[in-house]
Amino acid sequence: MTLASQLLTWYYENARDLPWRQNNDAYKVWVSEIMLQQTRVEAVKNYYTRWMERFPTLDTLARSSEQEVLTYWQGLGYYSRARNLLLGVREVCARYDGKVPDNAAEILRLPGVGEYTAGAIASIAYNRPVPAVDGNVLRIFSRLFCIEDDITKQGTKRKIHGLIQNCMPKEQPGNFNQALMDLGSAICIPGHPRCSLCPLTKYCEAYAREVQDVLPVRPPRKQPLHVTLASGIVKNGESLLVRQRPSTGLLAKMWEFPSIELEKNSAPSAMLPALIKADLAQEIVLGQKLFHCIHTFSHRKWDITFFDCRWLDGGALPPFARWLPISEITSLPWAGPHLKAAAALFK
DNA sequence: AAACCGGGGAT
DNA sequence: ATCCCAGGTTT
Repeated sequence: MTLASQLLTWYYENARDLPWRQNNDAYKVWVSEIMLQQTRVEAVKNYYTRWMERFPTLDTLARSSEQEVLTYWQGLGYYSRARNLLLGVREVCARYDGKVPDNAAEILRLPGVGEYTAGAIASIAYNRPVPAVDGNVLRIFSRLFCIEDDITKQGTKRKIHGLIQNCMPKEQPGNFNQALMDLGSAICIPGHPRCSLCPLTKYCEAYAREVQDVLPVRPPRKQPLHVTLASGIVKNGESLLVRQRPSTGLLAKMWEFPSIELEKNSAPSAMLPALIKADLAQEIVLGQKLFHCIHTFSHRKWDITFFDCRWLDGGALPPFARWLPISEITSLPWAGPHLKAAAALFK
């Protein structure tokens, strides 16, 4: 009995029933793999189903607008994933006649596709025997071979990639890779793995040495930078003043209420009207606080307060801003904290 | 190699 | 309060 056959036997009995496992269509595998990057299965399920109802084929997606695509990604995070996926399917239409290339090397060249995703698509959709090294796989193999190197280092990933090539079956490479995901999700979990349920304990060096709880090794994360912001809710009739964020950087191209980062100890009372006047050519008077929230990103923590603003007068808006009817709030892709405020204030 | 890029569920 | 998730791109 090999490690692979042991794992596959376990998988036949324990594979999760997931929406993107109904077939191995390359477009569907692609979408699911991009959505799943740094994102939990439970969070992806509903997004994936809604996505496939709206963009059922690669061609449908390729002909859709970036703004609509971002709206369907709203809330999933890492929005460059959606923009790159759109660029990717358009490239497949232009260069590959609308058919996803059937090998990892060509898939790897598509925007938003790295080593892991190329391996996942090639193995699951096209039965190519290539590894797909994600966080689950790094964790499982660091334990199987008792690897104490920092798993975030490139060299460690290369080492594990090589180990997988040695135990990867020629048949069912897609099931093998997906079995590792399910094992990592249900059994070989971070912290205290459920070794009593694991089909691979007889191959596991960490289990033999009883060090599974301290593997894998990775450096501690840096704490997010704290930023204070003020934002203005400007209402003109039944419309709200909104603007689109720049095309690069945090929450690129997402929409928000006009806002500014505050210097330490500065009052928003003067800053916010001045900003709205300078950037958006609107005259407002600052009112009371309407909503406050703290929103933590991976590398930044926003402390943002939304102020009621009385609209007095104004000229034409710049192209990146508009008056948005309250009834159309959900038709735009929003910066997360601003959607929280909109939902609380205009429900 | 290190920094950037979101959001939330589990512990 | 901390961890970390079916990672990729940019600097």
